[in-house]
Amino acid sequence: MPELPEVETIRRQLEPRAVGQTIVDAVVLDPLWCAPRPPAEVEEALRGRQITRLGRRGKYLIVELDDERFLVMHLRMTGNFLWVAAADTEERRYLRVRLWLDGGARLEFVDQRRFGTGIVLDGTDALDEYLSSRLGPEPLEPSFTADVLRQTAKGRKAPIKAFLLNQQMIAGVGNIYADEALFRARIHPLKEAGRLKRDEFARLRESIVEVLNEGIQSFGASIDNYRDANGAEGRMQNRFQIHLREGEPCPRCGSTVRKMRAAGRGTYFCPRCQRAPRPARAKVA
DNA sequence: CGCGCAACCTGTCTGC
DNA sequence: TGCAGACAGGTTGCGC
Repeated sequence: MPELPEVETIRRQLEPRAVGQTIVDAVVLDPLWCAPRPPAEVEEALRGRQITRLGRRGKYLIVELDDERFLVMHLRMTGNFLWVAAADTEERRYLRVRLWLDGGARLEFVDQRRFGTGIVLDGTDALDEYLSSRLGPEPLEPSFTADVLRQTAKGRKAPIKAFLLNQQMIAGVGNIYADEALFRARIHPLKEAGRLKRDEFARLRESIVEVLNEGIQSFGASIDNYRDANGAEGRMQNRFQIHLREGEPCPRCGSTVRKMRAAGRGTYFCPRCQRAPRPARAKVA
């Protein structure tokens, strides 16, 4: 669930409070979180370190430490990363990792499905290598232009929906925002990525930037598990135009919104606004 | 190399 | 009510 807007929301909320704090103790309760590295190794790397910066790349949250190391986390499907005040003694179910801070508060990684991960990387070279091997351009950077999108998609046969979900093509877009962006750009999810027209790439770039920014402004989308760093729900789910709206009228043309499977994921679209890639054509006699 | 799909893990919902 | 099966927002590895 957590896509770029959700991770950015958490980063922005934690930054003013966490930067400058020292991790006095770290406890990794679930070895799966940092596998194949043993919890003790990660705990030791974090203990005593000051947090100097909080960053984000795609859906990765990056905690910069004062010894040139980085804790790189991914929330995957159900991960939450919470700021917990000292007075809060609640024992959260699915707690995986706990970072005790010198100010008395703590950071808790909570994750029902246990897909979330954390890895400690040594130095900026290792960090850059880790991220750049996995991620394409940042869609909210000015360098993300329609032409970059077009060049990246050139020759690609995969459906545009699969293309958008591929983090090596564009970083940070997930199933929700892919649906929203394609709807707003009026592009069918199954259209071959390399076959989009210039104006479609232009609309798609605009739509991606628009929905991601809207997501950030709305503190992310809470469908099920997502909560921000304060444990609060986001509001972007109230602004969905197409996602999860099967059977409802399309907000643009009134046609009935449909659900299909694309790139192996539930995909919502308007059959009228997002025309099929190869409309069945009557044979010319 | 590109693409599709199963797998990772846990909980919830649907249909029989 | 019980239960098997499908499905859930992400990423990776494997087979073709």
